[in-house]
Amino acid sequence: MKKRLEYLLQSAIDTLKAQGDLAADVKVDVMVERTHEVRHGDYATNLAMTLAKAARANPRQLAEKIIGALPGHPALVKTEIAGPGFINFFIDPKAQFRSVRQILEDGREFGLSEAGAGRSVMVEYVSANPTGPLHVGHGRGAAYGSAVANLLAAVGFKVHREYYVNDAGRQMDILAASVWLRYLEECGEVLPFPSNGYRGEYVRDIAQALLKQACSDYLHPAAKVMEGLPPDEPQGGDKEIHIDAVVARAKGLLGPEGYRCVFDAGLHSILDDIRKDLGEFGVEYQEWFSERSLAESKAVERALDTLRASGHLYEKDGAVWFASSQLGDEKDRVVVRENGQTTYFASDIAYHMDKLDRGFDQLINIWGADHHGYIPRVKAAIAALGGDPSKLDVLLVQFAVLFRGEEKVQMSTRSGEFVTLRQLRNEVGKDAARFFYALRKSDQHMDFDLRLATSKTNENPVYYVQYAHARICSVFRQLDEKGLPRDVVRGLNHLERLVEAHETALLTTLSRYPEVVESSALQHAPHHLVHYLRELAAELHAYYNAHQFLVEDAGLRDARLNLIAAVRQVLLNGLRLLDVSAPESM
RNA sequence: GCGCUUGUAGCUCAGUCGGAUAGAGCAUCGGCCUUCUAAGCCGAGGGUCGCAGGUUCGAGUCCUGCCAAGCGCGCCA
Repeated sequence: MKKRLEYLLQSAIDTLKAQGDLAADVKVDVMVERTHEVRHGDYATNLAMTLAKAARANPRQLAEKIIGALPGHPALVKTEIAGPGFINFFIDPKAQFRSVRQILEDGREFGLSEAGAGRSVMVEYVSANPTGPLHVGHGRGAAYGSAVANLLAAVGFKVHREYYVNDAGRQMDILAASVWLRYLEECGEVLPFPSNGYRGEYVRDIAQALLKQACSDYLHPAAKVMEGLPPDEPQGGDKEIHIDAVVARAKGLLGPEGYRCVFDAGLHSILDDIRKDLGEFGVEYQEWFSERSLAESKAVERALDTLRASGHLYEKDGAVWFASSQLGDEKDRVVVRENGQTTYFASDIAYHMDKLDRGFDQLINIWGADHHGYIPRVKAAIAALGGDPSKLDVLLVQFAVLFRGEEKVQMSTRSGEFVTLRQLRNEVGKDAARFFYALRKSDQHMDFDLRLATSKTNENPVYYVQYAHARICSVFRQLDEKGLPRDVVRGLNHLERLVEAHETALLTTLSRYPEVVESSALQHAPHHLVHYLRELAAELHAYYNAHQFLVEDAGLRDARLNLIAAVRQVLLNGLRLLDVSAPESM
């Protein structure tokens, strides 16, 4: 209906232009929106006000001309000029019944659209370093990315979900060294653990598994391991220098093959865990893309060659730099270090070249907000590679600050003191976690109160929406228990009997659902959908309390049952996009 | 110091492309279970939209300055 009105208005504008009431070259952006108040009708446009200046006319007079030129439409029963020049549209209430019919007919398909027109979009999200289990910060990115991907798919985009596995680089080396040291401890060696190593209990688990599988293949005496290492921080040294030396020692003593085995033991174990964790959280990927493979396939080299050929690289201080500052970045960035190793950024350039080569129409990266400073250099890289930087949308997710009631929960990955996503799921369940994360605008700071999310009370918003669904299911169970028949067609034929205020409110809200899905998707804002679902649930609860559904009058009863069946369907469809379950009883 | 983000009710947050009297949940207070699930409903109170200017028919929304908070400013990832 909204689009229909926009079309009608556009045609009215064309008429005015033809009549000379409006200059032909005036650019017109027709906007129709839902009204906030019943007395303003169902839809409104500010068109007359926006055009008043160009038409050199009083907005209200212009509004009259627009209405005069407006083609008729059967569902449009009244137009009105209000306030400074709004045109309000009143829709025949019967037109709202169409939604119920449509919802019951379309079922799970209701709300899907073709706004994306089959354009392909890659959504890369979570992409946490496989150096330990996912924590609650990653959970927000997972819930958000997954919902955005679902929404985009629902409005007709071809969505490819991808996880970039940072299986290369210094942090992974530190993990490998940490695994090896714990392994040596399991073998009975006594040696100090680096202050900068990964201290989590999971590292011991990996070491134990490694010992079981490889026995003493990687055993070296502690004295040999520690010999000549620079001191660690507690001994007055530098923890970074120390840990790098430990890594080098591991590589030296184990040899390339042995080191790779220890390294992979850590990588595979953690990656499997992450994969399982996300799977249980309802987060799936089409591809897990390995950073290491970019180096191994020479893709990094090729990317750098491309940049060099187009004159975007230069050498300085023994390193190779990418002149990103010429393309909007703050400063130039190193891609090959003095020691000959490529940087993480070099891999990322290759990764984005690969994404471009795969031909996606649009790229979406979902990152932690602490990486925002990284955006200009990646866009610069895309431009330098000959791509279009506007194809890339980086959506930032703020880390949630965890609370237990009033108390802030401290977290640190290195020390192993953090709340994992798995712990969160075990405590509050997948549904509450998914819903809670989706509740807030993603780039906004968020207080995540574990006590609130764990509470099984009405403070917890997810139950409110689920309860609405369960209540409707319960009504249908009651219908069966009472042995009453249900006739969907009879209900459809009696829809015009739904005249109560609660009923017309629900009809309007139901008809909004496809618009909400579309705007949530295009704005990458699942929280709009969440708020809509809460509103729909609230109206259902109010209706439930105000009116009896299982009434004697079969026509009215069936009409009401059709209405709440439609509500149930929309709740289910919306919750599915968020990967939150819709229980039939609670 | 520079850059990015944020500042809305006691608390947590919505507010679409600048639109009509700024909303919701929680908390507080007062009501509603003989009736399809009270994990619910009905009602009440609660606001200098950080501050000050500007743009215009109209600003929580756009611009400038200031104040405050968070993050980022590696040959880490």
